[in-house]
Amino acid sequence: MESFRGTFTNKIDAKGRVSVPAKFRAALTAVSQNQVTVLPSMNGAFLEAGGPAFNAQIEDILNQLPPFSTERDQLSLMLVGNGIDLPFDGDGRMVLPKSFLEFAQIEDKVCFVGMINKFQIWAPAAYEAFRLDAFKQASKTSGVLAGAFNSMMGRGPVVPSGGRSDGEAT
Amino acid sequence: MESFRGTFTNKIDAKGRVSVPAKFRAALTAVSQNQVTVLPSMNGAFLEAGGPAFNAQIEDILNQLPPFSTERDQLSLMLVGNGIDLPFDGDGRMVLPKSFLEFAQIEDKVCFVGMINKFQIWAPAAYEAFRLDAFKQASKTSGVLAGAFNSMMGRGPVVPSGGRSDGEAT
DNA sequence: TGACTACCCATGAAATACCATGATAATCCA
DNA sequence: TGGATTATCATGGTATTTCATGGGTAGTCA
Repeated sequence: MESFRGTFTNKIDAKGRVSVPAKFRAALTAVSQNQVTVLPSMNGAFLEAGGPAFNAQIEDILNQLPPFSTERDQLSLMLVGNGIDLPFDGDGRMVLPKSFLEFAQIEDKVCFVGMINKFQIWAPAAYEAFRLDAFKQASKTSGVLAGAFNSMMGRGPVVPSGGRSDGEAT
Repeated sequence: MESFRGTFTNKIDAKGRVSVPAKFRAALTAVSQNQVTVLPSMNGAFLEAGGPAFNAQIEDILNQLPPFSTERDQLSLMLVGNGIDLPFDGDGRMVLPKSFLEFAQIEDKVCFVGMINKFQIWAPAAYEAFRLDAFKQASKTSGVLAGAFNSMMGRGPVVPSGGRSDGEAT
């Protein structure tokens, strides 16, 4: 099963192309064609993406509902109708639809966040806010983790100034 | 097995022809002749469509009911008797019967909505209304489902800040 | 005959495949 | 270990193909 790990920020060029991080790409091509399934999240202004394993999960969920029921159709719309299979070219770039960019408020850069079986696609600013919020929540929950979070959070910006994408905080 | 994903809005020309979205067409031709099964929905003013896998699902449903029962005959009428196999031409266009267009209140444009094993055909305005409703309802439905959904999508607010007005294919 | 159908071709725009480059990271060898 | 070499990768630009749409024309069935 494909496994996505790490955070990568890449640039969108004039034609709307973005490089899928090489590690994610490798995980995808190992199990399927050169394509990735992307859909707007139901939990916020970001995108969810993944390969066959992710799609299988979606199908499993939908199969819990009766065929031809309105309930199933509505959830199908959210998880499938609103999604899209995006192929990436020989250089590993895909083009996100404009509607997706607007949905996630993405402008010139996108943040790929690995989550094992899937990955999320964020506007860098929104992701940074999400990270900070996660930090606050985690601090409340567990003061023990604060030190670890501090050392991680203080290790530099998520968005690189230029050049190639930065890998997971090293 | 054919897999339909995404939303595409195409135009009906003066002769009543509509292009079946290329991706859907590819999924269909991969497993069958150049044709698609279409039938009026039992849940609203739209059409259901699909290929062999879709037909097989209909048969399965009917086979769960006793042969020669009134129940089965009625459902057969709805799912099979009202349906039609539509061929598409070399350019991938089909002609929807007038009765279907009236049923779905389709005028000059149609919306194709992929749902894995089938796809739906809507009048764009009606689809937009259905989509808004799905935003509101889908989270409730997904909440009722077993942990599978939450473990995949996480939990949190459902209403996204962004939105889409049309399909990603323009 | 008249509407409808099945092919045929044309076209502009959009999507996609192909090629080039610079910069960084990894590797190799002394 | 350190410097040089190679490979990887994101990114920019160009060429080619796909695709939706419009129109024409000959066959077909009532």
